[in-house]
Amino acid sequence: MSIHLYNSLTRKKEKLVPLQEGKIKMYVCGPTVYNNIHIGNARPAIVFDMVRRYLEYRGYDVFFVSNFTDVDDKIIKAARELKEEVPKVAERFIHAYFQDTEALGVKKADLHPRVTETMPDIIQFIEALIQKGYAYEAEGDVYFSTKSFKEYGKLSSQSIHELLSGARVEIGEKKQDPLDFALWKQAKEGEISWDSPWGKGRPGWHIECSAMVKKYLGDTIDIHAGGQDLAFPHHENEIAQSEALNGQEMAKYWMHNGYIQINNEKMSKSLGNFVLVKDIIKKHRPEVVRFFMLQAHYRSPLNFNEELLESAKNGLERIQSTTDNLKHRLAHSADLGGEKEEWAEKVKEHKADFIKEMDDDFNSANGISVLFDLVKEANKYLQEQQSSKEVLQFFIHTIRDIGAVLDIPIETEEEIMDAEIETLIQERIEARKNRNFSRADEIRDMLKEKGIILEDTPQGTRWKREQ
RNA sequence: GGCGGCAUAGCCAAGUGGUAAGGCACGGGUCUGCAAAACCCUUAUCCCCCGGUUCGAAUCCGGGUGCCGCCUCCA
Repeated sequence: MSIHLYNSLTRKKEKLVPLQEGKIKMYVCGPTVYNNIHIGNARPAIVFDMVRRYLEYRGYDVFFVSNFTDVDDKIIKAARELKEEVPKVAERFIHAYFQDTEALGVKKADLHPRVTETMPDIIQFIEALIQKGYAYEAEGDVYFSTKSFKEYGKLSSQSIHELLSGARVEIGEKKQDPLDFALWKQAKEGEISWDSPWGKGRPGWHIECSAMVKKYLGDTIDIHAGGQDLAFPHHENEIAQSEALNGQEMAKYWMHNGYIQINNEKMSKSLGNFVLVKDIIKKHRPEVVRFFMLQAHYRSPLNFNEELLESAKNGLERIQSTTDNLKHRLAHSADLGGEKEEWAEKVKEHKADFIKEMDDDFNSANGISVLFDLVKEANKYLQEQQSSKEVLQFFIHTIRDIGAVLDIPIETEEEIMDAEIETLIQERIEARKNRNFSRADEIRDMLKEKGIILEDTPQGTRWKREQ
């Protein structure tokens, strides 16, 4: 059994064969830090975090790098509007990025290099490209000559000819060719800048990733990932730069996540349908957002709205309440034995199914449906009169295991109940014993208003907090 | 104009040749003092439309229709 993944470069599912046995070098294009991230930015963060966790789960030693673009036109513009220095703006939104993604269960990368900290490498990279004849200086700017790289367009299957005839390509004044793109941009008056052989300026957008990949991961890496929209021109340009310089393939596998849409439209400022992560997680638990995203395959377009989040929440609660029920049963009933082998076998099968689904291009949607199937089996087991601690534990362990791979919390937090609530619950137990059901119901309603839900089970009354 | 994606039940969403997963919502039943949770049953004769290939297609091919995106440093 091995992992297969869809490679955007070949447009086929391919078997994952790492460059180095047991190791995966992975790079994900990170954000330009000029504002708070929106729900669309959250998708690559979440899905590639899932990919990373799954690879680790399958025993790979994953080295994961994701950059921050901390200087560029948009940040300069934002800084001007905020009347702040560029580094301060970048710093603030890097902090915000970590806050938002951490809430969404995204693990930090092994390295988060920044453009401003990679300047010497970027400059070296550009110099080398010029030396090799793939780039040229033009009045303080440096451009990559696309026609010098014969495979230009291979990722996005664009032909240079067609691109040239495209109506939207504009001819920059200093460019030799309309398809050439900037490696280095001369600083305008008063702009933040760095010294270079071509005068003061800053890097173009694409060069940073090429330089960082080379510096931290090497000339060829296993997986290069990012949003679908980055395929062209960003990734195409990265390939051109890196492969022109290194003379070898930049990445074996390219992965691109699908778009989040709002009512089947792209999010955009002009449509006013921007949903910021920090706003949505005020209203909905962040793990619900993560669970929602993982319920779709990462390459599919995914529609987003609050009702959909609400139904994801109900689904997640189903998993959580089953796990809580298993734990309650384990804690409050004796080991009664009963049939073991048959149930243990079912649990094992589900675990194997989960791996099978995830091995197939990280199909977390199917992975989660296997989890739901497992939950159903667990619930059936809980209906049995006799239960064995061993089997209960096996269920809990396996559900936790799968939950951990996807990083979705599959149990609610253990909470200390306060004295007042405890007294009320005790009083209700007494009332029920005495068949004083009106008092019992009264107490249940009272607690419900405080967000405490009571459930009477054969193993006693249990409570949980409303989510 | 070029490139690409999507179209499956009320909603969301898997499935890429063997006869429609899963979730949410809805209805009926069981359990319960009543609930809650859970379980069982029911819910797409059919996968945008029209042709074709095949013993057999949601799945492959051809042609349409609709929606979305990239070709603007937008994930």
